[in-house]
Order: sequence, then structure tokens, then C-alpha cells
Amino acid sequence: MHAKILLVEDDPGLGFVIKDNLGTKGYDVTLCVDGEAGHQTFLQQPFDLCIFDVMMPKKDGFSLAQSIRNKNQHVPILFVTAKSMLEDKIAGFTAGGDDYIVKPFSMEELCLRIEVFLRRSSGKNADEETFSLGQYTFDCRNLTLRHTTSAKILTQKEADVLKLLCTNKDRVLKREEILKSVWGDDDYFLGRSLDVFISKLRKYLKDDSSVEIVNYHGVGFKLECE
Amino acid sequence: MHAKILLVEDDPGLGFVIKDNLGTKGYDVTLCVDGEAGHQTFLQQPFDLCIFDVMMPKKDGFSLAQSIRNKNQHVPILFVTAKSMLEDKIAGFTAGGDDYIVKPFSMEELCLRIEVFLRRSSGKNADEETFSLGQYTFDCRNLTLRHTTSAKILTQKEADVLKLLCTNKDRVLKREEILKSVWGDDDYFLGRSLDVFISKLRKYLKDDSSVEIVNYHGVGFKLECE
DNA sequence: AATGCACCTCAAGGAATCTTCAAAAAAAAT
DNA sequence: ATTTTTTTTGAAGATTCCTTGAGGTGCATT
Repeated sequence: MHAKILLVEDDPGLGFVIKDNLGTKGYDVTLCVDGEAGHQTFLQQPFDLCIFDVMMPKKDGFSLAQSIRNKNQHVPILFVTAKSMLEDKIAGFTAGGDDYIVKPFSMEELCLRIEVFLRRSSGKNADEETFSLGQYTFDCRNLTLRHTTSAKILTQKEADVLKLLCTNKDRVLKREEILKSVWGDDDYFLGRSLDVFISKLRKYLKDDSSVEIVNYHGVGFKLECE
Repeated sequence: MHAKILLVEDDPGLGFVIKDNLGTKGYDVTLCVDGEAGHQTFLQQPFDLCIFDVMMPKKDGFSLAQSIRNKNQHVPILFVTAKSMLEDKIAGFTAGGDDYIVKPFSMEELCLRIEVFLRRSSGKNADEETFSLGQYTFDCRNLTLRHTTSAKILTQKEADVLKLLCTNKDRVLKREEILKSVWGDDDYFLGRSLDVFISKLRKYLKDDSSVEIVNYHGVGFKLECE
């Protein structure tokens, strides 16, 4: 249950202090030293919360946030700003439920903000949009499929298909039902596409043999979890 | 036999009136005053039908419905909307067999909808979707024939034939009837196919001798279960 | 009892469907 | 405009299923 936090901070001293401190509070912190690195890291693994310094070389905190919002609309982002920064500029970027904290700040202050954020998002997420599939957990808001050890970020379509299968666990879904629901249409070639997606999902789910997408010849597919 | 209804309505006056009224008609109504409470209640006990006001504080009726669909794909949900609500938005949410009723409505209107729903869902689940054949249970939507111990997955055609036999249990079905219904056509060679299917079904059903597909020479077949 | 037709079961052939990989096309991000 | 990511398309091989044929049994009329 350790929340995963992505910390992007160009000042090595400050970065280390924060990472260390949050580490002792039980958070799992990944530190990146610039926006570029932060972006790459975010694309490779899922996080529950982001903390971005605004002033950074290569890619500042705001543009990093923007890039990230292309992939994920929900992760809470906490900006770290200098006191000199204009209020209204910050306000623009924190409109979507994000927040900011002004340097210098105390560790207590930071932890407080983090807790507020995590409580808010976990409450929303817990029952609404996550499914458990054997050893896997699928969070369809964040397009994240977690296994005991690792985590895979899915594309939107992959997630759509998997979600449909999840909400109809143990029921046979006809090919047309899936196509209509995910693609909004049903023709022969889309059927081939669906096959490819099923194939991909199976690959992602192969680490737990008790989870299976079973084909019903000439009919469709069923997700089984025994 | 009292159907259990979950009513989620934030207006205490209206909520009470509905609950009371339905109560006198023999329904067992649980009233919640917001979406959150409704969600919690739903997770704790089973209901036969849900009635959700769409406009509610904390969690609106649609998002509540979505949460519930993650846990239960089948409970019928009836939305209560204001007249001003856009038709197509409602349509999107009522696609899966759910329905809505526009405020203000009369109690008669509401009861009518409820009865339709309950009849449909009890009918669908019991009569159309699954059949019991001696020690066997046949789930024709999922093409599954279960015995006490094991389960056999049928092909679509096998299931079609068995379903036809089930819906006409203890009645002799003429060969042409079966061929027309399952194959859409009736010629000599398909008749031979039918024989093969009957043969297969008998094999699948051989673990309970009280279930039998009997041939009527020159006429057709009858499923007997005694 | 004999004959002809209907039924039963098995098993092989062939058609349709599924699976997966890889490359092309399209869409999105920078 | 260029690069990267995602989706679609194509194709080969594997799998599944329906049909069909063969060999045998059962029924009914003669």
C-alpha cells in the first residue's frame, strides 16, 4: 500500500532531502533531476502522485505536467514554486484539482498536502474504477495493470477492451458486443483488430495462469478468473 | 416474494413519499439520501431493483450506476430525471436495458415501470437464460452445461439445439422445426447433421439417466426429464 | 422373416475461425 | 515537420467445428 511518488527536482540537495524524508514516512519515491527524465520515467511506470519543481532546466514543471496530462488525466500533481512566482500563473496550472506549495516549506507541510491528495484520489478510485483479476489489479482510470511486482501502462483501447471484459467477468461477450461498445461499429476488419488486442491482453496477463481470456469459437470471448 | 428495492433520492420529502407508497404495494424499499450512502448500502445487501435520482449531491445517479455495474451487471436501474435533462445523455446511460422516468411522475406510472422491470429480469434469468435438466444446469448464454462436478462448454450450434429442446421440454419437436429454427433451412443432408448433434448432446447428458432425448421415429425428438 | 427406410455413432475432410507476428498506416506528441 | 506511439492490416500456421460418408442397429410394413 506504499503510494508511489514521482519527484522531479533539479536541485540535487533538496531532491535528496525530500526523497529521503518521504521514504521514512513509507512512501516509495522515485527522483528525477530534470523534466525530460521525469517524463520518460512517468511513461514507464505508474505513479499515485507527482511532485514537480516548476523551475527546471530542459523542461519546466508546467510543461511536464502538460505532457503528462496527455496520458493521464487523473494523477494528482503538486507543484513546488519559488515565492516570486505570480499567483495567477500558478492558478492557471492548478485549476484541474492540482495544488502547489511555495519554497521554502517544511516537511510537515509537504506531508500534509500529500496525504490530502492521496486520500482524495484513493477514495474515488477504490471501488469505482479498479478491478482485481487474480494477482492483477486493473485501474482503468489510470490505464494501469499492476502485478505483484511490476506494472504495465495500457493504451486507451487496450484498457477499454479489458474494462469491458472485467465488467462482464464470467460472461461470454459476443464479438459484435465488444466491437459496438469499444469501436462503435462492427465490421469484418475491426474483428481482426480485436483479435490483436485480445492477443496483447493475454500477453499482459500471462503471469497469473488463473486469469484467462477464453475464446468461444464463432461467438466471442470470456474473461475467467476462477 | 417481496422485491427488494434500493431507492436513492436526496429530496427527503419525495423520497419518503415514494418509499411509503411502494411499501404499501408490498415492496421492500431501502431509502438512501445520497449517492455515497446508496453505494455503501448496495455493497452490503442484494437488491432486485434500483431507483436513482440523477441529480444528487456527493455522487450523482449516473456515476452511482457506474460503480454498481462494476459489481453487478444485471440489477435493473431506473433513473429519475428532471424534464430539462437532455434525451441523448439519458439514452447513453440507459442503453444496457435500464430505463428512466421524468419528474414529475405519478405513482401509477412508477409502479408500472417497476413491474415491467421485475417481470423482465425474473423472466430472463430464470426461463430464458438457464435451464435445469435433472442434475444438469444449462446456461445457454454462456454455452455451458454443468453437472454436479464438471462443466462442459458447448459450441453455438450444440447450444442452439439444446436450447430449443429445453424450451420445448416434454414436447415432440419435428425434425423440420429444429432444422428451420437452428439451421434456417431444411434439407436432407442437414437432417444427417442434426442426428450427429443429437448424438453429441446425448453423450454430454449421459451422466444423469433421468434426462433423455427420445427419438420419435419418422417425426423428431423430445427432451424428457421426468 | 425380409425388406427398406430411419436412426445412431464414429471418424476424417475441409471450411471457417482464431492466434500471433510483423509491417504499414494513422494518429498523436514534440 | 519529424519523431514516436498506437492502431490497423496482412499473412501463415494452428485450431476448432460442421458436415459428410461409412458401417451398424432399430423400426415398421409386407
